[in-house]
Amino acid sequence: MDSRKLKILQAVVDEYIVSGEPVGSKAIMAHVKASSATIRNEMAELEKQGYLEQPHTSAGRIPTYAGFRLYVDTLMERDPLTEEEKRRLDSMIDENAATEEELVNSASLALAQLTKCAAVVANSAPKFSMISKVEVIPTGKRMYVILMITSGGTIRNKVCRLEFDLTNEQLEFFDKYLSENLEGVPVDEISEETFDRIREAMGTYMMTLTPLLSELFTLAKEMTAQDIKLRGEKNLLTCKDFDQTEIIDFLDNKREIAKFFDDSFSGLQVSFSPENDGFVIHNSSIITAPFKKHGKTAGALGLIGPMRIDYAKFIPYLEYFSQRITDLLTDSGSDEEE
Amino acid sequence: MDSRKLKILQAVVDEYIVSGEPVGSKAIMAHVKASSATIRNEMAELEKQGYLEQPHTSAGRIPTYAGFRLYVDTLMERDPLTEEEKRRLDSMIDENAATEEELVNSASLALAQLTKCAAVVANSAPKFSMISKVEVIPTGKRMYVILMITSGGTIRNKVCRLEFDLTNEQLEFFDKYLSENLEGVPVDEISEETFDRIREAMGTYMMTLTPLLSELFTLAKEMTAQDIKLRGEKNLLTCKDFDQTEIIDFLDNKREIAKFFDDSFSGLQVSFSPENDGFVIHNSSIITAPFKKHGKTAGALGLIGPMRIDYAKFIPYLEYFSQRITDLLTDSGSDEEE
DNA sequence: AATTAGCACTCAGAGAGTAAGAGTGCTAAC
DNA sequence: GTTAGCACTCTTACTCTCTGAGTGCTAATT
Repeated sequence: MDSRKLKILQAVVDEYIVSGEPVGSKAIMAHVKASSATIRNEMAELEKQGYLEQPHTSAGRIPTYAGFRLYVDTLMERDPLTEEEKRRLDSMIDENAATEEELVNSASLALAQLTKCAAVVANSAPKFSMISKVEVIPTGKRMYVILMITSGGTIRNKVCRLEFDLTNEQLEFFDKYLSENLEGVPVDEISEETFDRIREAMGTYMMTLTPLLSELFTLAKEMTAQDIKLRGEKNLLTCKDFDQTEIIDFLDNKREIAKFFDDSFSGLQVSFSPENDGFVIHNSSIITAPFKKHGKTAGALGLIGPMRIDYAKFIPYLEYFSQRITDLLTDSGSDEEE
Repeated sequence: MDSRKLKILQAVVDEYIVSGEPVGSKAIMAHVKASSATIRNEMAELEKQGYLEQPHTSAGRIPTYAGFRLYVDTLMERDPLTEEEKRRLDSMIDENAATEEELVNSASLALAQLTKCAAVVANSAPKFSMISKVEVIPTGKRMYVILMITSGGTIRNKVCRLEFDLTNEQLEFFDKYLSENLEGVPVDEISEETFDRIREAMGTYMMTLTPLLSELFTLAKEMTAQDIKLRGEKNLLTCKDFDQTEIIDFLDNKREIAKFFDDSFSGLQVSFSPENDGFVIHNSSIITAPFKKHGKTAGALGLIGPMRIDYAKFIPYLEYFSQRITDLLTDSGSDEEE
C-alpha cells in the first residue's frame, strides 16, 4: 500500500471525524501535497479497495468501517495527555471512594461528561472474587435478609419470606454453617453441587431451611452475573450520527451488551458495530479498557459513541482512567484479603 | 354551561384522544345530534371560553388543558374493569413478592406495558417507617459495612473505610449501643440532635467511631430521601406527542419529579404539565394514585403520558393496582411490626 | 329565536419544477 | 506520473401550484 494513499486515508478520516460530512478532494489538499485530481484518483482506488465509500456520486468520501479499522490500528496519532490534563482527569474521579464500585462509577461519569459519549462499566469482579461473608438476619415475622459480601467489596442482599419462623437455634446453626462452608469460596464456583452438598450435610434442619438456601444460591448467581452500567445515555440519544429508534431499542435492553464485554478484559480494544453481530447500533464504535486489582482483571471501562469519535483524544483518556483505577485499587490497603 | 356544549366538548376530547388529530365539526356529528353548522357555532364559543383551540384557521379543534381538566373532572365516563380484566391485571403483578419494593415494581412494570406510558413509583415509606435494625459488619482491613433495615422492609448499606481498625470490643459496644438507641426510632426523626446526643453518650469511644457514626447518619438521610423509580422510559421517547429533546432532558434528571409527588399521597390525582411549574414536559399529563399499608400512606403509583391519554381506561387500572397493593401489603402478615 | 344549508375563504401539506453548489470522473496537456 | 479543465451527476433548498379539510358568515328554514 502506497504511503501517499495511506496519508490520504488518514486525512479523510481525520477530516470526517471533525466534520461528520463526506470529505472531498479539495479538503484533503490541506493535508497532502498533491492536486485535487491526483487525490481524486487515489480516493477512487481507496474506494475500490474498500476503505472509502460515497453516499452518492456527487458527494465526497466517507471512511468505511474497514477504513476506520486501518486508521485506528496503524494510522492514527494519539494525543498524549499533558500534565495539566492528567490533573484535570484526576480531579474528576473520586479517589477517596470507599468501594471499587464508587470509584469506577465516578470514572465512568467523568468519561461520559468529557467525551459526550455513553460510558460503560463492566464489572467482572465477582468472577475473580470470593465470598467473604454470608449472614442471615431476621427482620420481621417470617422475614429474613440474606447478606452476602465478596472479597471485592460487593454487597448484595435478598429478602425472603418463609412459611415458618426459625428458632434462634436454627438460625445460629445456619449462620455458622454457612460461614464455615462458604466463606473463602470463589463466588463463581458455587453451583448445584455445592447446593446439594450443603443440603445433605445440614440433615435435620434441611426441611425448614431449604427455601432460604435456595434464595441464597439465587443471590450468588446474581452476583456472578455480569453487571453492566451505562452513563450518559443522553449523549447517545442526542448524537445525530445514530438512528434514534435504534438507540431507544438499545437502551431498552442494555443487558445485551453484557456478553460483548466478555472479551474486553484482555487489553484496550476498539471495535465497530459491524464486527460484533450482537451489537445493534449502526455506525457506532466501542472502546474498552480493562482495569485490574492486585494484578487480577477486575473489570473494564468502556465508551460507546459514533464511529467518528475522537480516537486520538479519547483512547488516552480511557487508558489513563483504567490505569489510575488499577493503581488506586491496588494501592489502597483496603481489601486485598485473597 | 349548556348541556349540548358539554356533550360537544366531551366528543371532541374523546375523538382527539383516539386520533390525536384536530377534530372537525363533521366528526362530532356522529356523537351529537345537530348539524355541522350548529356544532361549529358551539365550538367557536367553546374556543372563546378557553376549552378548545385551533392550531390554525382551517383545522379542527384541539382541547386546551382547561378542556382536559373539565373532561377529566366531570365529563369523562370511566370504563369499569371487567372481572376478566381484573384477573389479567392480577396476573401481571408479583403477588408473592417478599418485599414491598418488589411488589410495587412489578405493578409499575405492568402499568408501563399496559398503557404504553411511563410508570412511576414514589416510595414515601421511609417517612412513616422506623429503623428495625442497624448493624456494623467488618468486611476487610479497616472496611466496615453499615446495614440498616426499616420496618417497611427497606434495606440499605454503606461501605466505610476507616483510618484505624476497630477492636472487637469497640465494635460490640457500638453495635449494642446502636441497637439500643436507634431501633424503633422513626427514620425521619433522625437528625443532628440524635447525632450529637449519641456522640456525647459514647464518651471515650467517640474519637474512633465518629466517622462511622457520621456515615450512618448520611445513610439514614439517604433512606428518607424520596425514591422515585421510572419504568417504560421508552414509551415517552417514542410518543410522538412529545418533544423528544424535552423528554431526553427530563430523563436526564428524573429526580426533579420527586418534589412533585409530595402532594400525590392524598388521593387519585390527574394533573397537566402547565399546572405544575416544576414539571417540564409540554403536552403531558400525570396520573397518580397512592397506596397504603395498614392504613398508613406508603407511596404512590403514577403514570406519565401525553395529555391525550386514555383516561377512561387507565385511571381504573391505576386505581385497581393501588388498591390491590394496599390489600396485599396489609394482608400479608409479614412486617406489621409498628 | 334557534337551526341548518350553502358558499367563499384560509391554510397546511404534498408534489413538481428549478437553480445553486459541491464534488466527481474523464480527457488532454504538462 | 501528475495536473488543469470541463462536462456531468446528484443533493438540497426554494418556489409555485394544487388539493382537501375545515372554517365563518349569510341567508333560508323550522
